[in-house]
Amino acid sequence: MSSKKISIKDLSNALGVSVSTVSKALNGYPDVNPSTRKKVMKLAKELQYLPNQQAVNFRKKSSQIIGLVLPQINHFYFSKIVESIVELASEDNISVIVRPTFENLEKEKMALLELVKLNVDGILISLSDETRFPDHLIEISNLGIPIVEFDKISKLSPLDKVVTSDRDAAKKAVEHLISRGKKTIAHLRGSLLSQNSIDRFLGFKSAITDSGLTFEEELVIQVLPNNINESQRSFARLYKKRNDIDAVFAITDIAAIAAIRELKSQSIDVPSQVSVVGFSNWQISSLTTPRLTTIDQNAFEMARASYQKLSDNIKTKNNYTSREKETIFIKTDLIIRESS
Amino acid sequence: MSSKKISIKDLSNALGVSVSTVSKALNGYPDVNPSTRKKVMKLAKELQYLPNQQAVNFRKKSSQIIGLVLPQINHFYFSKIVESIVELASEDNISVIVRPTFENLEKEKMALLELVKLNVDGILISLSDETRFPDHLIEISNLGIPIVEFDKISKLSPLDKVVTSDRDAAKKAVEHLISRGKKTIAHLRGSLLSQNSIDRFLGFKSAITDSGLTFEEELVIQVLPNNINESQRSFARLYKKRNDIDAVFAITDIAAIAAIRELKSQSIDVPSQVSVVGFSNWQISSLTTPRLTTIDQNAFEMARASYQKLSDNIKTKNNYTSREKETIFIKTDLIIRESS
DNA sequence: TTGTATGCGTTATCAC
DNA sequence: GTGATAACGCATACAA
Repeated sequence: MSSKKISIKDLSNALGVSVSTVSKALNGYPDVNPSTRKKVMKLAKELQYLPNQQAVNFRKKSSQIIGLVLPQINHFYFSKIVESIVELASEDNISVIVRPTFENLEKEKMALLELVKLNVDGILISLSDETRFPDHLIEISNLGIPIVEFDKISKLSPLDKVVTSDRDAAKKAVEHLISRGKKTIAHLRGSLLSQNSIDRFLGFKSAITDSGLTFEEELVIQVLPNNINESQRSFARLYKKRNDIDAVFAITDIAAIAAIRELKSQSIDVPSQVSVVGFSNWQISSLTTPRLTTIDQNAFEMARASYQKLSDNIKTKNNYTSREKETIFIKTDLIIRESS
Repeated sequence: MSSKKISIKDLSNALGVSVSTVSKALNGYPDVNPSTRKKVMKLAKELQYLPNQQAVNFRKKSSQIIGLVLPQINHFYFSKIVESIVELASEDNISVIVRPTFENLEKEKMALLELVKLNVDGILISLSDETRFPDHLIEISNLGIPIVEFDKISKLSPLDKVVTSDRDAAKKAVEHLISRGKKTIAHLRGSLLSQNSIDRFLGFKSAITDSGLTFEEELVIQVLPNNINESQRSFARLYKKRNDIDAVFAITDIAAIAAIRELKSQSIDVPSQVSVVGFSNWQISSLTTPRLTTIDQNAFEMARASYQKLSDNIKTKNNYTSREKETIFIKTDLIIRESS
């Protein structure tokens, strides 16, 4: 028993009123006779009329859709971002189309192109690792499509941005280690090109120097932030050279867990002998033994601010291109657990 | 310098050919003069013409969009499903609109309604815990919109389904424990109403009885599968009563980790004294100490099969309502690590 | 080979 | 208070 979809026209025919009157009645226009309106509403309900949103959007030259482009979805932080943005948008009756780039620039460009073709009302993007120059973003902005960068941004684009205050966060984490009496603090950092990695390193460095400790180049090593085995090996090498290390500040929770694993294997106690602090507050960090001290990046707030900014841009679209762009910083929280 | 979006009409005007010719040229129709086509393509490229997909879809009565409704996004398994489906769909130039329900029936209904209004070509859904009766799904199916249930399904609906072979998986896990010489195996199960929980319990039970061990009601307790503290407390109570337990099969990795944590706190060695097997193969399970033996649910394969089924249904939409519906089972893998 | 006309479902304008 | 008509951008049946 497949009921067919019914349109305004069907209502109009059935009631003997014009299409335009039905439309007006449905949309609460004032210039329609109360009794007519009642009739229309009644039949619409009976026949389970659902407006064809596709047609509405087309007519109104809006899509009520925003695009969300990011490196990954199967990722504790990003999946929280996706979930939050989708939920916030749904409150405004906006749909979200998500496109992962898998850190690939070509995929990023493709995704943006698809979104533009779909006439999305706006775009939220977190850049891939491969993205050095933001030309493709600027093009889109020039098309008059509001776009906001978040989390992984480019310093080279004149666009609105929302970022984690990585530098402050890292500084806070390291100051915490120092307050625990630690003096020889190692840092497991990420790529030399990643802005997050750079900022966390800078925060580390300034915490060290600001507190009167001496910054030692040797105590900073580069790891693959999401590869536990590689991180463990790298840390093992460092610790072999410098077993006077009494604390570790790692760029991610995974890298921190890698360090803990290595220390455990050498029967070094965490935190009494070596303290470890991670970054991100992934779910894992509360499930390890010892539970990990880390920085919470406040994914929801990142999502909220980004969506809010985009939403504002969409609402004031007329003068979007000319408006001053801003960068918003999201505050982090130091979550002190057992590893420090 | 905000370039405006250009349409077929603009090309038509600029070239002095009709709109339909331009359209035909662009879409590779054979009945258009090669030189005309060349002209059109050239200008389209120069002016960076992008077809308005919204208009195309409207005209073609298709949306090239599918809906994906599921309990959560910020979840290791589901986020992998989302990522996989989005990626598979993008290869077919299909966009995906994701809607989390947060295990809430009302949200689930709302999400479906929005998707229907948007004229999505099809819907993939994993039900909320609150969903007992699938009437709202059947309604949609009756509207002629292809819909496929996956992972969390209802046995009461006459629709296509893709599910994890939970029962087999659980049996496999428990047989593994038995093969390790374990004889007093506890099971931490979930809700009595959840189909996953029921099937995993049944698999547990049949492994026990099939191998000649005696099934003891007392060794099966209910936990909140994603609450580590509650799970730990519940297991602690059980273990106090029955410290002859030599193995645990838990409904989730979290519950398994809870058990391990409790055992560790009592200085019971895992796995020599008590073996533990989880379920899901979340990222955490390879990061704990000891690393967790668990069942991998093969999220990608679940996504692939679900998308494939939906895609087939969309392509053969004409006789969708009448076609025989099927249930597809996704095979799992036992990942043996250090905890067993 | 090209162009004209029509319509997809809806909203908005402007007569009546 | 109501309805005829045009338009959104595109694809297509049909006429030229």
